[in-house]
Amino acid sequence: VVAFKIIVINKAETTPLIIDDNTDALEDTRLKYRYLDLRRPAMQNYLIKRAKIVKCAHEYLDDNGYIEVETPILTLSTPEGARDYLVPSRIHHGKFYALPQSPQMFKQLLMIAGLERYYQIARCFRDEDLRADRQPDFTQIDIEMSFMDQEQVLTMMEGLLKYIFKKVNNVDVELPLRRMEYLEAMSKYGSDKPDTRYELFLHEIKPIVEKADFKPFRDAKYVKALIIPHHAEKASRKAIDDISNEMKKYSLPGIIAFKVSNGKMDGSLLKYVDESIQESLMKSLNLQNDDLILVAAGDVFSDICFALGSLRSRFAKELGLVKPNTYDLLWVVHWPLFEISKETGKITSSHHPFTRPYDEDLKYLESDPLKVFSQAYDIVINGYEAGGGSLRIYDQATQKEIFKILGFSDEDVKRKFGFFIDAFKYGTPPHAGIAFGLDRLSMILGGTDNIRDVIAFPKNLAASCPMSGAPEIVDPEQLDDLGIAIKSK
RNA sequence: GGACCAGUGGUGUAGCGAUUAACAUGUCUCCCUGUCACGGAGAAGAUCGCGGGUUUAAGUCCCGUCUGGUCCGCCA
Repeated sequence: VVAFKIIVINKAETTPLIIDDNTDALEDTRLKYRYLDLRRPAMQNYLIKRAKIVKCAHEYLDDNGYIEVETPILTLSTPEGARDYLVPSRIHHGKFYALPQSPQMFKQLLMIAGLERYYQIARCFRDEDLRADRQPDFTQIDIEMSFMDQEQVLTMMEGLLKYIFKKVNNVDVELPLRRMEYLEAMSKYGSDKPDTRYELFLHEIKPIVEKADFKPFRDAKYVKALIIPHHAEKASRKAIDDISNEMKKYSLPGIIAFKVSNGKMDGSLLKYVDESIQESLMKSLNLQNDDLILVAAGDVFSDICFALGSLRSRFAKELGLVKPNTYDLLWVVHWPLFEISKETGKITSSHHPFTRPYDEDLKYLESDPLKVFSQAYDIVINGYEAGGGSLRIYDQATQKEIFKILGFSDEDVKRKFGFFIDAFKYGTPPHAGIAFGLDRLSMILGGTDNIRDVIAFPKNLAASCPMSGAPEIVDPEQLDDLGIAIKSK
């Protein structure tokens, strides 16, 4: 190329960050100058992949007869679940819209309307604390369909995933995907979104150790062990103390650690454990020299599982057990319908109040609701919950009963869900649905563990936008219009 | 609401009790060059987030605070 003339189209100042794929600018700086950060090819690739995923969803769902429908952004506040973002109404003094946490009720109403197959690339909003994989303002590939049972839904949806993985990353996903029950995921992997790329399992050892004259073993309802192979030598006293300390997060007093050396168990607390018990532990856990055994004991099943589950993933990373460049997809199925809120002690839906219980469990609905399992399913990829859904309740009576169990008064139900319950009167087909987290799928396929990387203009952990400065105070006139006054804190 | 980690030139890091506060990159000037992450010579640029304390002496230790991140709670 021979240039005859050079014209400066626009002058550029020195950029506050280095525009290069290998930039190591702090995220804070990158977010402040996001428009410069997005000049980097690596960042553009995330957005390109994201767009491809959306395109695939359109293609696959269109081809299978799904109709894209938009549902309102200004909608009704829902009493359960995440905190709503509220939008004051100027016309209706003192009243508020809410931004949707999900188009849940609308998509079910579309089933009643007879659309049979719906989808939407849906913006959702939840006013809860943020995480590396959680933004307050996010996108779901939201799907609902009529006249399908769980197996048909899963088959249809894993077809979509296969299509996306092939088109976006040229990865062949083998179908059908594995189905794992919630209880297995929890007790074996210590997570309801197990990372199945590596083996390293939790073991229930309560039956083996309950005879030991050691209070945690004797009295705790659950005693679980995680074996870290060939790690006893490397685990210093300080490292164990650190782990123990971390267990407080899961409301456990600490961790009990044993080692194996010279073919025998070793550890200061073993004086409380008979040799015969030690031997049967050695045998049933198939312990080898230099193994590190971490034991958690307690009465709350989920605490014990999550505690050891966090150690499981931590050691897997540390020891390089995670297979690189693999995508492990599975369905987690058979979830409990309810759970007890730790904070309030009240019963809440584990999924949402529209989830259909298994027919054979309906008999426990009143007497022992925690025994009721639901026809819900999560898609888990490499330890991420990439989506979830359920078969829905489609008869008015069951839906009303669920609301009752959740503690909504008749008046609450009428005001918050009246329109929804009413609709059930007019003939509701059996229906089911799912929502895939577009942001999470983009992370997984893009190969990043930070959700902000795949969102053009994300919020930081404090839920503000370092670039625009949102949220901000507004003019007093705007507040006046809305009849709102700000109370000082 | 809680725990932990970090905050040093424009950018990213090192320094962890007494150094002219180091390095890389960027910026500016000059030299060289058929470019493609050239190369060479030189220059400017940080009082180490903020406040207080300990000490003869503090980026370096302690306390508080702010900001950012990771996690727990929370996320139907």
